[in-house]
Order: sequence, then structure tokens, then C-alpha cells
Amino acid sequence: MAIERKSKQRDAIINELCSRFDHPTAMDLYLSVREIIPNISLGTLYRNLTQLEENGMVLRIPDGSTDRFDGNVNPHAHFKCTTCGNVYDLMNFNINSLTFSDEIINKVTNYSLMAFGLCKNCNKIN
Amino acid sequence: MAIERKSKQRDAIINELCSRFDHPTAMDLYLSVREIIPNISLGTLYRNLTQLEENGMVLRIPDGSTDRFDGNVNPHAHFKCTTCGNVYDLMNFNINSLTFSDEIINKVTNYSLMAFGLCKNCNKIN
DNA sequence: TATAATAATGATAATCATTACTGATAGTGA
DNA sequence: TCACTATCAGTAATGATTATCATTATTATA
Repeated sequence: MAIERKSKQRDAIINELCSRFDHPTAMDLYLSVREIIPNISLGTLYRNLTQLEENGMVLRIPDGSTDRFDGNVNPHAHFKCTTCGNVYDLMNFNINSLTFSDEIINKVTNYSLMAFGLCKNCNKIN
Repeated sequence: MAIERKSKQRDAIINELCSRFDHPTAMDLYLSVREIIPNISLGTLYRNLTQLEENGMVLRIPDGSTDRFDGNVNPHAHFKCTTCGNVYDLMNFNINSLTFSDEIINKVTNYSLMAFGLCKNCNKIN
């Protein structure tokens, strides 16, 4: 589904998503964007996230429960702390070095790498 | 939630999951296990999958849509063809070589890598 | 600038995957 | 064998996401 017209709702969504780095869920985004457009619909949010993803402007991060979204579409890895649930970008991980040579693959267009473990914040607390 | 007693339902689930390599969804498994235990409940299936996952006997593979499951709990990468939807094991990808050095990380205990793209079967057809 | 075509919206209903609940059943230690 | 209770089947409830539809707003063109 191509993007054919601009809308202030979509602008607000992509703007919000690109200005934060905490990998929000759809509901997180909904609550934030409502500060700008109070009567925006949750359906509009989901519709636009799907559309933006299809057009390569947004990354969907599956993590086993509710999907998260990322405005940074450069391929990069993520780390999820299984204690606090936060998802962080992995800056020092060079995902470009990955090669896929398996027999079944014709072409790899994207990938999602999620590491799980304990973050330093949670380690201090416990 | 620890496993405290054995049950033929759980045995059938883990047996089915370990004898196939197509990364079935919960519903796929439900339909298969019903061939063995016709009146098994979908709730029992989900309860046991969660329990088996918590006990490290099953891997949950999030891929952005319905979760898939894997009886092979050795860390390994996956490839999903975005045309046919099939998920394959990546045998030639050495995930053990990955290193995580980011500032926020205290400890990495597990990771999941899903590559997306086009498989050779779908490339032939289209 | 006005108009026509239709993409996009808000509101809400529907769907789908998953989880929670409840009374019945069955595995296990004494 | 008995008592305890984990586990079960069946089903209701939940939560996330998608679909529908009448209305609104964007945009190309007259």
C-alpha cells in the first residue's frame, strides 16, 4: 500500500517515532501522539505504522509479546533486558558483517537480531 | 512455573515438536497433536508451550506475526521467506561468533536472529 | 479558485492469538 | 488405597490488531 497523500496524523506519528529511542509499542506511541492530535484514532496509528513499515520508513521489532517500533531503519541489533523489559539499540554490534550462505536462501532483504539478558541498571539494583 | 508431574498431553506436545523442523505455530501443533489426543484443549497446548519454554525445553520464535515454536533449543538463526511465510533453520550461520560489547549490557543469556527475504523455491515460481 | 476524485480519517465492530477461570481428572508420595 | 494437588477440558475473557464505513481532507485539474 503506497503512501499517496500527506496527512498531519502520519507526520505526527513518524515525527514522534524518530525523536525517541526507546522502541515504543503501538500503545506507547498512541498515548504520545494524542498529546499532539488528541482525537487521533488507534486504528489510524496501526494503519500508518503498517504503511510506514511497508514503505521502509519504520522498523517493526518482534520480541515475543507486543511488537515494538523503531524510526531508525538502518539495520542494527537490539538488546532486551529480561528484568526491566527495556529494549536498547546495540551501537557496537556490526550487523553488516553478517553473511547468510544457506542453501534455501535466494536473497536476504532484512533481519532482526534481538539479544536477551541483564542490563547494567538492573544488575546494580539486584 | 516448574514442571511437577508428567502428563501424556505434554509428552505428546514435546514429542510432536521435536520430530518436525518446520517451526509450527501453536495452531499447527494443536491440529497435529489432536491426531494423537483428539480432545486435547487449545488452552492445554498454550499452557504447556509456555511451561516448556520457561524450562528451556522449547524455543519461541517471534517473527512479527503469530509466534512459532522450535524443539531445537540450541541457539541458531532462522530465515523467513516473506513470500511463502515458511521459516527455515540457518545451518551455515555460526551464531556463536557473535559478540556483544555495548555499554548497557551486563550479560547476554540468549539471542534470536531472524533474517527475512526470498527463498529459492519462491524465486523459481515468480 | 472551485471542483471532482479518492486517500485518509475517526469511531467502532470484528477478528485473532493468547490467557484466565472452573470444576473434573489423574499422577504421585505416604 | 488414599489424600493432595498438578494438570486437564471446556469455555469465557482479554489484549492486540485489523476491517468496515460514513465523513473529512488532500491534490490534480478545470
